[in-house]
Amino acid sequence: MADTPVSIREVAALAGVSLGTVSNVLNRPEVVAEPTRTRVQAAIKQLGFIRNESARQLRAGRSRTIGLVVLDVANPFFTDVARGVEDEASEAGLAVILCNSDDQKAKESRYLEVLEEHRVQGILITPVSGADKRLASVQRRGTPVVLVDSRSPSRGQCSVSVDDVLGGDLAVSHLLEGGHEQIAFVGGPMSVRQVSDRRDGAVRALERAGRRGADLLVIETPALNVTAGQRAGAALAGLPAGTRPSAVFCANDLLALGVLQEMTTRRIPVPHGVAIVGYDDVDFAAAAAVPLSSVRQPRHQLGRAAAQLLIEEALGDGTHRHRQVVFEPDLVVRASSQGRPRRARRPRRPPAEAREPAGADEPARTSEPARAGEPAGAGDPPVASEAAS
Amino acid sequence: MADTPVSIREVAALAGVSLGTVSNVLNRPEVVAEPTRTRVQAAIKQLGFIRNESARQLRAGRSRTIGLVVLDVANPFFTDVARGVEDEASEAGLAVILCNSDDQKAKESRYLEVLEEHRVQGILITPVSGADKRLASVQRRGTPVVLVDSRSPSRGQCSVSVDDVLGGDLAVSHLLEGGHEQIAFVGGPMSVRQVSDRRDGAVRALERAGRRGADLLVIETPALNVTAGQRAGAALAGLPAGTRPSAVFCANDLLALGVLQEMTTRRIPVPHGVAIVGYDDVDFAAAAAVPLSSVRQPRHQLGRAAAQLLIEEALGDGTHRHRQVVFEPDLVVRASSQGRPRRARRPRRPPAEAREPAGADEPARTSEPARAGEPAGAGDPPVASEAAS
DNA sequence: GAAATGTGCTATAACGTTTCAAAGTATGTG
DNA sequence: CACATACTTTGAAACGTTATAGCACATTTC
Repeated sequence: MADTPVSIREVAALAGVSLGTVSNVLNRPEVVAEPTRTRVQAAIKQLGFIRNESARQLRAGRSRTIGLVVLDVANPFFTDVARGVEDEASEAGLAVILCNSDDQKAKESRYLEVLEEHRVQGILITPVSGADKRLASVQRRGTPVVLVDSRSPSRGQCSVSVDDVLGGDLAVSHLLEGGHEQIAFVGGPMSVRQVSDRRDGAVRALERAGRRGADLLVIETPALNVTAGQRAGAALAGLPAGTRPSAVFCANDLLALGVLQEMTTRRIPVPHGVAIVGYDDVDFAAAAAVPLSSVRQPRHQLGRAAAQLLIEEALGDGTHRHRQVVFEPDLVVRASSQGRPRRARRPRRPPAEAREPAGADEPARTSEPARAGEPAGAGDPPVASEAAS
Repeated sequence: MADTPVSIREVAALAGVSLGTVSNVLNRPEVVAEPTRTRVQAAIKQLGFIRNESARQLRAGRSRTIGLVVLDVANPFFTDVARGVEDEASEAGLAVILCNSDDQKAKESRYLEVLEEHRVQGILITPVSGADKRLASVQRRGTPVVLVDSRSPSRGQCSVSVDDVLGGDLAVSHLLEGGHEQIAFVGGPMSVRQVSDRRDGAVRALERAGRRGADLLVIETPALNVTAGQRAGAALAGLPAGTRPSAVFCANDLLALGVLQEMTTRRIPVPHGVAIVGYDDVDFAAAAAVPLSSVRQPRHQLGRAAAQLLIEEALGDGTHRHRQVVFEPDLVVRASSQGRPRRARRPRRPPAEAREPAGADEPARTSEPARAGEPAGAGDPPVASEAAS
C-alpha cells in the first residue's frame, strides 16, 4: 500500500546534500565529514531507504552473486556442499543463487541462461553429463565455471571432486583387515562414474592384498536405493552357505540399509554373519538398526574449496591457474563391520546366533583422528591437487 | 579472456537497426517485420548476446524473483517445500532465491535486507521466532510476505501451515483403534509450537475416546534427535511391566527411530511389545529395521500453496485478501504400529517373543487413498482456509 | 489529389546507482 | 596577502534496458 520506492535522490534532498555524498556515505563513509554523515544516515533511516541492487549491479557490470547448479537439492550430499559454498561466499560478501537441474539437460541449460543474464561472478556446477559445449560457451563469454564432484577432462576449468577409487579401497581394505576373505560389491548402474570408481577401488584393495580382482563378487543393481539393496541382500542370502561372502561393500548407504534390512529379516546377524560397509555416511547411517560403517566424503569442504577456486578466478589478480582438486574420503567404522567373521581364525565372541546389543558405543577406530578434522576454521584442507592450463 | 560484454547496442549496429528494434525483437517479436526480425536474431546469435537482467530490473522497478527464507536447507522438510515453491514460481516465470537463516535472527535479518535490495516480488519465510517487527517493516515498504509453516497471528499477511494438532490426533486415534490403552508421548522441548500442538492433538484424541487427557504419559525430551529418542526409549523400558505403555507417539521420526533402536536393543518386540508412531515420514521411515508408521505432511503442496498466495498478492489485480491456509496431514501406517498389543483382547498372532520378519509388505491401511493423492498436477489442494484483512 | 489510416522503425528519456574530475572551503606557510 | 595543501562536496556522465512519442512511408478512402 505505502508503496514509495524511495531512492538515493530523496535521501539527498532531505539531508540537503548531493547524490554523490549519499553514495559516499553508503560506500565509503570515511571520506565524508562526521556531521554530514550523521545527517545523511538519519535521512536514510527516516525514509526507510533500501539500496537498489539492480542499479548497483548495472553500474558495476557484474552482480555480487555466484550461481550453484546441483542435480538435486533434496540430496544431502548437495545440501552440505551448498552450505560450504555459502559459508565461503558470504565471507567474500557474495550471495549464492541455488539452482536445481533435477538431472535434466533442459533445466540445466535454462538455469545457465538465467545465471548469465544475472551476470553472476561465476558458476559452480555438477553437470548433468560431463563437461560440455554449453559450459564452454559460458566460459568463453567470460563467466568462470568450476566443476563440482566431477573431474574436468579438458583442464580448461577448475574442478573439485572426491577420490571414489580411494573410498572403495578404504572400505575393502578395512574388511580385509577384519579377516574377511569373500567380499561382495553391491552397486549400480556401472555407467555412473562414482559407482564404477568405487568398485575399481575395491578391486585395487584386493589386488594389493595379493588377491585377484576377479575374486570380488559384483552384484550390479539397477538403482541406488533401499529396494535395490533388499533385492541384492536376498540374492546374497540365497547363495549356498559355503560360498556366501562374509562381507559386503555397498556403493551407497541406501543400498547398505536395504542389505542390512534383508539380513535382519532373514536372521543373518550383522556383522558376524555378514559385515556391511556403506558409502556417504548419511545421517541415518549411525541410527540404523546396526549402526552402519560408511565412507564419508568431506562434503562441506568440497563446497568451500569449489567456492574458493571460483572466487580466486573471478576476483583474483589475473594470475589464476586452473586446478583440479581431489579430496580424500574418510572411513567411519561402526558396529556393522566390527569384529571378525564367524568362521575367522580367532573368534573372540561367543558364536551365539543372537545379535548382540548394538550399543551406543562409538566407533572403535575412525580414520578421523588421522586428519585435522577442521579445527576452528578455514585452514587449507588436506587435498591432493595438480595444476594445469 | 574474451571478455566482451556485448550489449543491445552492438547487436543493433551489426543488424543495422536501432536499439528500440532490438528490444522489440526480444520482447514483442510480433511487432517487428519478418526480415528485420531474422536479421536481428542472426546478429544476436553471432555476437552471443545475453540480456542484462540488472538493466531490465532497474527499468522495470522490480525483479522477476521471489525470496524463500528457510531455517535449514539440509532439512528434508524445507527442501521439499522449496521444490514446491520452485515449481509454482517457474510456472509464473519467476526465479527463486533460496536463503538459509540457520535459525539465527541475525542471518535472517541480513537475508531480508538482501532480498529487499534485490527488489524481489515477495518473500516466503519461516521466521526464526514468530512474526515480528522486522517482517512488518518489510511489508510496509511494499514487499509482500507469506509465512510458511507458521500461522499468522496478526492476519496482516498470508500464511500456510499444517495442522499439527490434527496430526497428533490422527496418530493417537490410530493407536487407540489398535486397542492400545496406555499411550506415551515423546517429544520436546515443548516451547516448539509444533511439538506442543502434536501433544495437544494426542490429548484431544484421548478425550474424544472418553479417556482423560492426563492419562497420556508425556516424556519431554531436550531435543528432537535420535539420541534423545534412545534416552526416552530407555526410560520407557525401565518402567515396571504393568505400567509400561503399549504404544508410543513420537513428535518426530528421529525420536521414533531412537526409541525403536532402544527397544530392539532390549529385545522388546515392535510393534507387539511396543507400537511406535513417528512424525514427518522421512525417507528412512519406510526403511527402518521395522518400517515406521508416521504422520506425513504435504510438504510439496505447502510450498506450492505458499508461492501461489504470494504470486497472487504480488502480481494480482489488487483484489487480494490475506488468507490463512491450513493443510491436513496424513497418517501412513506401517509395520511399527500394526496389530494389537500383546495383552489385547483378541490376540491374533502367536505370543512368540521373537520379532517376526519385518516383511517388505506395504501398509495394510494408509490414509492416502482417502485423499486425492496429487493426481497429475496442480489442482487445488484439499485445505481449510479462512479469509481475513 | 488531399486526407485518413496503417505499418515499421527511430530517437530519446527514463530507471537508481557509482565514479571521477573539478569546484569549494578551510588551514597553514612564506 | 598570495599561495600551496589538505579536506569536503558537487555535478555530470555513464551502465543496458524498456517505453513512448513521433517520423517516414505506403496504402486506402473520399
